[in-house]
Amino acid sequence: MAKRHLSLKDLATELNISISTVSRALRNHPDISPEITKKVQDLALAKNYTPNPLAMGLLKQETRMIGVIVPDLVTHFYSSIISGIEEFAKSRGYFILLASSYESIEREIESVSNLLKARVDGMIVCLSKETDRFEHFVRLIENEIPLVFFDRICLDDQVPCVAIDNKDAVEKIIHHFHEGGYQRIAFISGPAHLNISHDRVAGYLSGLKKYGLVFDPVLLRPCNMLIDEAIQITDEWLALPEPPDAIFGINDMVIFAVMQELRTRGIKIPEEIGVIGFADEFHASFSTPQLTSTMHPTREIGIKAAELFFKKMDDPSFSGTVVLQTKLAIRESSVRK
Amino acid sequence: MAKRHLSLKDLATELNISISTVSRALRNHPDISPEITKKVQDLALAKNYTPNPLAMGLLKQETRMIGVIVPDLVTHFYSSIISGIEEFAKSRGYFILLASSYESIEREIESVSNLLKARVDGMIVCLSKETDRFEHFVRLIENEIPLVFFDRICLDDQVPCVAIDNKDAVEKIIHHFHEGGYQRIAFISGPAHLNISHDRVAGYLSGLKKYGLVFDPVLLRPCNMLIDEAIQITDEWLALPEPPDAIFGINDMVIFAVMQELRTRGIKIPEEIGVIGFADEFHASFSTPQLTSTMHPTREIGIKAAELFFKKMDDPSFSGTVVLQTKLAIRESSVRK
DNA sequence: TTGAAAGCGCTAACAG
DNA sequence: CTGTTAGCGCTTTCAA
Repeated sequence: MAKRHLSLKDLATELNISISTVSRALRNHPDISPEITKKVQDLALAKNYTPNPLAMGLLKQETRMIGVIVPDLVTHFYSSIISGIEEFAKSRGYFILLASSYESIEREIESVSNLLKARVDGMIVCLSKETDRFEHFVRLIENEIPLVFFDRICLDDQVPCVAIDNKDAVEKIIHHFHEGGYQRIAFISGPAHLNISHDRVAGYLSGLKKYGLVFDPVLLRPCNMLIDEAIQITDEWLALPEPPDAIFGINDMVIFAVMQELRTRGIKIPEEIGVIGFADEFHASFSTPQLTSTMHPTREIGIKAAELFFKKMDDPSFSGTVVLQTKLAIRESSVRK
Repeated sequence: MAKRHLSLKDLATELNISISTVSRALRNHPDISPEITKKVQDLALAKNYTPNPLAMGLLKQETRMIGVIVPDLVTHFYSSIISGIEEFAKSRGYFILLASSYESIEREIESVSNLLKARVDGMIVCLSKETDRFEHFVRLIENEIPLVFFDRICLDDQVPCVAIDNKDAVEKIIHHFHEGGYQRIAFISGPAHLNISHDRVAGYLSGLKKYGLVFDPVLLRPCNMLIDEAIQITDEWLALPEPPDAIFGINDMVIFAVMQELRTRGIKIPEEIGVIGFADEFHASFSTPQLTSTMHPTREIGIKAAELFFKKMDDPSFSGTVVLQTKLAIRESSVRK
């Protein structure tokens, strides 16, 4: 903080009045005479006074900081959501304290603890891919610390959540593949304990059924969202007597790995195998072929999460999941000419 | 902050000793008897006591928070650097307060002001593309608030900076193009007032000279880093009697736009026109053709910036620019078969 | 209409 | 070795 910032005391001394008068004048307290009020406010403005949030925080028992935990900072999906959260939070005079779990439950637990030490007023969290137990969050709930989950969610009976309509998103994918004449649609899913995995698997099953396609268990594979795994799975599928003619994956990482592998093997997309991802605009448009993908309303997710956070602050009993719709952006990778 | 966190007073009351004894015991003050020290520490551990940073901050006049301002949150380049800063800061018990300038000088100024209001201990900043005056930073310097710039830098005689070797990076590009037999190398640069622009232009000129290539002013164009502009410039170049046979750009945005435009027109990369970007691993490897590009040591930039920040905290007179080297990752887009 | 005093949680100088 | 007190910057009774 360096050179001491201006304090109420400084203003009071300069004007030869008491600190409490200055305090009141600054907040337009009706008790204070108009002249003094003006004098104080003018000086404060001229000297560029801003209240010390530490002092306020100590007094009010709040920091006006929201802890945000994401699996990583570098994926566009998360940074875009963060951007949305930040925007909304700023409009309410709150700051964001950012932490990354690096997809590890240990570091997620550590982050919760760190943010607690920093005395954030609450947290907005997307679970790490490893997170399959929730005591660290239950503790927050017990202590009535406002909490909101987005995308990868849990405990949604007590915690406000923002999720996309995962089932519907996958049904849209199946529908689109089906319309294009693809028959054997393969799905690289995520860790089984994540809601995004099982909701999408549900959509996969219901989608196949809906469009009269056969479910072949071989074509549904969970994975830990690693590039090597995705390549491995692709290889195994291609070695099948009846390989898939369409593949979609749980995120862009996975699906770009699939595309690269197909390309290495000289397999034509979308002629031989159609491909669809859960990716973002930027990545999807610059790949070749351009990738058909489920577009997340990322900024909206962030804004909504922040909105729910403030609702939860106002009403501790508030919970419930807001479901946002996705859009399937159809590009080259799934459309045979 | 919800349900009041545990305070020293709570511990003191429970143990029937004074607050200051508890305070001292917790910090292993030699004056305190081993028994009491142990008793206090055990209780603190059991009850999960953590000191209130607001109280500490008020007392010590520090928040242990570093304000970080970047042009945007969603570009991999910045989020990766942020990740590096965060890691180093965390290891020293500091938090990051993130702000985005959205490439606007107005919002940059606003962010500086907001972070100041939040009483950050200092700032680490990458200038917005519009920033061509620096009073808002000069004010920080005058108030002895530690400041570090990275990538897009200024005031480097007073402020520690981290930059890449821009001139060398471009010379490497020219060298590589030259080796591949490319003759008319075009460069889409950035706003003239940014160091990254003029340093790279310097490298462009010296590189051409070094490898005996002719400098044609038509082939050097500044731009405001917008997609449409890049496309426009590409179009104009292609309409030239002697169009370029190689193009490189100031960032990935720009160069992907160029690639898309060339592709739309059916121009073959790298056969007809070679292309090189300043991009990141992820984007560059998944484009088709895979993009040759200058790799920034992003994480290292972040870590180094944080390191310099703490140096500056210790020594207010410290300044000087750390220059990091880049690597040209040669991929398909610049290598004729 | 204004000022004095207490207290948010903590440390440090000063007493005992 | 331990306790009391003052003070970081602020708001809020309570007095005047």
